[in-house]
Amino acid sequence: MPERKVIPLDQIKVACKNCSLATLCLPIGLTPEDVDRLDQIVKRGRPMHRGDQLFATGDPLHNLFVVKTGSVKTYCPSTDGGEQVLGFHLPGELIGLEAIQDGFHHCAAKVLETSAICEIPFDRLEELGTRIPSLQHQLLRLLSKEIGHDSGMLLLLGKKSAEERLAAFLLSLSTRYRQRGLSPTDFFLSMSRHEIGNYLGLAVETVSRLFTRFQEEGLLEVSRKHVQLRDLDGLHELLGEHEPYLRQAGIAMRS
Amino acid sequence: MPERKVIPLDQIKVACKNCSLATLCLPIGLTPEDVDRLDQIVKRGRPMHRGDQLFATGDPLHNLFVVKTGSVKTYCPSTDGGEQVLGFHLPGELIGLEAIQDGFHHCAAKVLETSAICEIPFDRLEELGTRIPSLQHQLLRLLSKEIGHDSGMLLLLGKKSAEERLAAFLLSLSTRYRQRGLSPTDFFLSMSRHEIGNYLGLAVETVSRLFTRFQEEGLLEVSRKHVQLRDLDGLHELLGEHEPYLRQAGIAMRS
DNA sequence: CGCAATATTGACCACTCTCAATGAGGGTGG
DNA sequence: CCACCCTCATTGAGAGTGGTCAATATTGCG
Repeated sequence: MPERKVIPLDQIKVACKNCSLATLCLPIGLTPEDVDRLDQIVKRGRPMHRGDQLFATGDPLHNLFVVKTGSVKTYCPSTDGGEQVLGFHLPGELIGLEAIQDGFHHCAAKVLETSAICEIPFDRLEELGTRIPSLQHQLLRLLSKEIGHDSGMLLLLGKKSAEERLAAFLLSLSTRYRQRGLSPTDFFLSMSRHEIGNYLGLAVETVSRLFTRFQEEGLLEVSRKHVQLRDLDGLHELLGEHEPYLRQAGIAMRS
Repeated sequence: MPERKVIPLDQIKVACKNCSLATLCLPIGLTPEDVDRLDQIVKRGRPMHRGDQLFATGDPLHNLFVVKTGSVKTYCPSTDGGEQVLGFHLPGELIGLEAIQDGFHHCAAKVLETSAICEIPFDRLEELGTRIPSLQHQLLRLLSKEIGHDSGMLLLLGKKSAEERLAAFLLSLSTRYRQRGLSPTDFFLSMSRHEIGNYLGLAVETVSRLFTRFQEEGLLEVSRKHVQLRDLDGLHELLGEHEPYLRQAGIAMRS
């Protein structure tokens, strides 16, 4: 691999003018020209509102999406009006990777609150990747990370109790908010109880009861969508012996 | 992208001397030289036996693995001796993609029966990818497919009853065997009931009871590890309204 | 202000887990 | 070759987690 003049890691954040680029560049070294080329293909999205759809099941893959602000859920709708929530996506996270396999989206994506979304034309990104090996590598890494995360979720749904699932979910949000410089203990849930339960394989009522119980136990305080985590260690303890695995899967990272 | 002389799809199977190459080449067009270069980096593995480990949690990523014959399970061990089975891998399937994210394996892989396994040094594969765009694309597709499959499993574990899970599991095996030219209705389970239950988030006893019930209902005949599916349509009906989604996720494809 | 959607809480019940015992194979060594 | 053991599979009985159904807040929005 040829030696290239690279931007030091701590300057990339500055060089990248938006979080789409940060997501793609952060762990790699890119030349200023490369960053510029990448910057050129990213489309800054207009603001979107609760319920707006990024893509539907079966749509051809045109863009990958990066959440700039706000939040997005991906889900797979079923014929009877039900759905399976596949994930919640916070600022900096990349959406649409599941569509690369055959060029069509296999799930749908909806904005949960007023959000800013960036679009990255996948064909141009891939073409750029052929010319920038480290970008290509980073793309593979992002896909691989998604696989690792999914494995953690499989563990959660396959082996964990309702209590453990909700604790893991809250800790996951906490970690991701912290990574983005937001409060890891005080945030608003942009998704409904129903969506949380759907995501975690639980009934709405169970989620609601658990919130109440967690509050009674002093683990957190919750009022509708506003959550304040009071005892992160206590929540971690609920995860049990699989906690290290969930941690590395990005589902419950400790500070 | 420069125009290249490519091998027609129906000849690739011939050009590819083993199934590792088939997995990587099948959907793409490669020049004879490219196939040859790819062929050169693949290491044909010696036969392995039940219990042999391909890699353990935390091992650095050196090779991706392709099952040539036999079967492999990937799982994440927990500190207390338990484990979560993440997947079963049949001939032609690629293993180790979860390690690309940071160069370390996040799960372990064990051979379930006497198997032949090919190894592909990942760094050389990736380097080859920088020179063969269509190979790079195929790599991305394989990762993406894995993500799609995991989504299907999340749906299965999050929303489905024990009955639906086992039906989906059996149909998944059926489909994959058929794709490899083996009988889709008559095969041997290389994994134990315990491993099946672990994978599906069920207790061993539940799996056993379901096998018995399916047999009583005429859906299949089972004797220890030998399974004969008698009513594929009946099994499909058990999946319910999410069946189309599971199908595209490669979890239960209809013939 | 009032309707609709969302959340909470309670009572009941069912699916599946756990515990326990039995049975069937498969391998090893006498 | 058989006896033994150990693992795996099957089957039954009881218990518990979490789902379902239903009623009642609470909130948001037109």
